[in-house]
Amino acid sequence: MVTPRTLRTRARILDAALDLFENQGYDGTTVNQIAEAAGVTPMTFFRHFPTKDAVLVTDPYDPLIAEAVGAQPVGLPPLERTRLGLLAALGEITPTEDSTARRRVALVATSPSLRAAMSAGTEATRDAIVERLTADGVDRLDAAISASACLAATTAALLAWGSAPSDVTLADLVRRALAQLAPAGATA
Amino acid sequence: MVTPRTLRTRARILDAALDLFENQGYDGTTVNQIAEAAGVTPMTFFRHFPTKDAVLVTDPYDPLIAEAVGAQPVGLPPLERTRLGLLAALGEITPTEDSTARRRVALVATSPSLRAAMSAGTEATRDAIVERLTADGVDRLDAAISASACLAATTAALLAWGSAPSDVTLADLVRRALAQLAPAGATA
DNA sequence: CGCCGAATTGTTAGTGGCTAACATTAGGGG
DNA sequence: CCCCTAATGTTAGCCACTAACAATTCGGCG
Repeated sequence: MVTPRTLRTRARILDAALDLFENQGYDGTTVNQIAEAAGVTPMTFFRHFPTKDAVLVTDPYDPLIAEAVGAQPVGLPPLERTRLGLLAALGEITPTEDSTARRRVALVATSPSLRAAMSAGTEATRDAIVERLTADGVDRLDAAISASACLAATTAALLAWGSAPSDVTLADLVRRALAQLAPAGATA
Repeated sequence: MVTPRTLRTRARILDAALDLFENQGYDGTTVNQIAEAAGVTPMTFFRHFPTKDAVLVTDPYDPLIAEAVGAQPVGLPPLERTRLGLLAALGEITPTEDSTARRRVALVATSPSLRAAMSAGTEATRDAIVERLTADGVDRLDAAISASACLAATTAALLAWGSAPSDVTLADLVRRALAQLAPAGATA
């Protein structure tokens, strides 16, 4: 049941949080401050966001990515399958970019605790990929290695994007990152 | 000044912590419980370990690794330099393995919060590598991508080692992990 | 062997993230 | 426009972690 009221409150909290984070830093901002700025109780904050970092860190793309990886030719080595899968998924994700995406990424890059939260989120994506690969008979460790390496490269690109000139697109950086993992430095 | 007393207390806390973590899980154990089991005040715990997770997560190898990466031929692409550097460093690190290493790794693998702490530690290693590579003129983003990917693969191997049969060595797994990042699936 | 002083530990009080249980309010569908 | 339910508030509390100051212990020195 998604009532309009819920959406309004959530948006108020989110706005207040982004403002405060940008003005006084993530670690320098308390949940109480966010709640007060949003005209709300701290308790209400946690009803809308399970943790403080959830305001900035979300990734709902796991199934999409796992599917894209699975769609690559089964004969390829797992690293290559994962790499091509991520590149394919990129096309479907980037358009969805909402306007605050860059602000959020830039903020995540500033705080170790936030990057830790993001890396926790990435684990879920990695696990989704690993499940998909092992389903095709790939060894579990090999799958974990491939997925971890590709996602780490992608994450590096993502963080760089946060502070890149505004004409640089995320897709460009991710392509560049994954190109480095291509076999024998292929230009693909 | 490393007095014997300090070492004893530290060892008592460490033993108590490992026992409790293994018996009731990391997240199911409070610092107070550890302190009590070690016959010490919670405050004293934090004087010996800056955080709860510091009992399990440490990596003093950053300079060694960065140096090993720098020692690889400058002409190679950054990914390959990093990869070979890590393999070289592996030889000097593994012997140091103390007996609790495997227990610790196995514990880290069990808790998301611990893996997050480890990933924060890995960032320091990554930064050390990036500094070393950029010093040789490598583009910063390229360096970050290479270091992130190689370290992620290594971490995957490390975590797998925690629950691997006892005749499997860490070095074996890491070599296998980094082999996947080798150009054109070379056997080296 | 005992004493002195520095290093280690304890005490107290507090902050911030986060949760549980229960009471209260408010908004929108009928 | 009223009522019912979803949303919010209230209170109390746990846990990781920190600061400032007081109390100890212990090891090296005479």
